[in-house]
Amino acid sequence: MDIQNQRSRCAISLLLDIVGDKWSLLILRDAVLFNKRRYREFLASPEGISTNILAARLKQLECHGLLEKFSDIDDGKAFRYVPTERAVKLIPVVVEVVRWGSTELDEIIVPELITTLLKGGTGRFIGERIAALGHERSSIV
Amino acid sequence: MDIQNQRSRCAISLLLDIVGDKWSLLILRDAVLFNKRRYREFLASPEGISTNILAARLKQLECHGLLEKFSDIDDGKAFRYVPTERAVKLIPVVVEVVRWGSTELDEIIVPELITTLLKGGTGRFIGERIAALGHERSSIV
DNA sequence: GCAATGGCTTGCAAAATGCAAGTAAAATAA
DNA sequence: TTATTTTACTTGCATTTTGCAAGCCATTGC
Repeated sequence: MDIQNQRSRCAISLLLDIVGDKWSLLILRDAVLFNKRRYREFLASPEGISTNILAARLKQLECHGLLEKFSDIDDGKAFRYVPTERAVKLIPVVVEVVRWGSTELDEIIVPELITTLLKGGTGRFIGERIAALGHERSSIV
Repeated sequence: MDIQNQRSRCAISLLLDIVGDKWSLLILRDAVLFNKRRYREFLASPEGISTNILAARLKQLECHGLLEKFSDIDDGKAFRYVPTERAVKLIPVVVEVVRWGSTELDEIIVPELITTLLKGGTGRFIGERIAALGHERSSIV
């Protein structure tokens, strides 16, 4: 995002300039919380994103430094979309969204992982995820 | 949002079904943090929303129980859009967005109010805002 | 070599967005 | 008491984004 395309210097506005659509944050949820890495995996989420939109969003998230694209060592025709540290640091935002949803909306499904984070805080989990990313990247490159 | 229009029962997806566009969350920011109430005030935000989109979003947020519309006692031709308790409870989400933005993006503007919330937590502030809403509503109706 | 797999791209219709102009009702000024 | 201003919109239309279906291309397994 170059500065002249930003609507303002407000953090909310800037995050919305990056992930302010119906799909980007769901892709990041899948990558950051549920360790999805492959195109097929993102496509398989229950919300049902279509192929062209997924491709566009992956490119955009890569472009904004929230995902990195690697060739998969184990499968030469596949790729891995790995969240960056910057993406992992969005976990508190996601957790607060779920906290809000779990009290304000009906019949929300809250995965056990998030229940744990709601109770115990996100600090340790984020640290572990960032460390794991380091290993993941070095084994790929 | 009726259940058949929901993409999934995930809280993130549901919040995005409600505020997953470039404008809704900015309107809520203005209402909940900066106490904006009037159409003109929302229109005046630095991001520059256009009149038809603002009208549509206000209607949608009212419809989802995040804003309530009242006639202004002091000015019969004007209205007041007042955030609901449910909207005020989104403050932790907004605060975590700003926390992320302030470390991950360059040259973010963080209002002093939010700096205070980042340091001291949101609990007390939310309580005060909800109490204030009670007074605001009873003085209107 | 040939089908299967994985990751896309393309075409096109439908919906959302953005800009400018216009409208309507209430308050204020002449 | 008519005219003007203020406030909150609505309308029309061009542009952009989204969504669905189909097709394409490189790699792998046989």
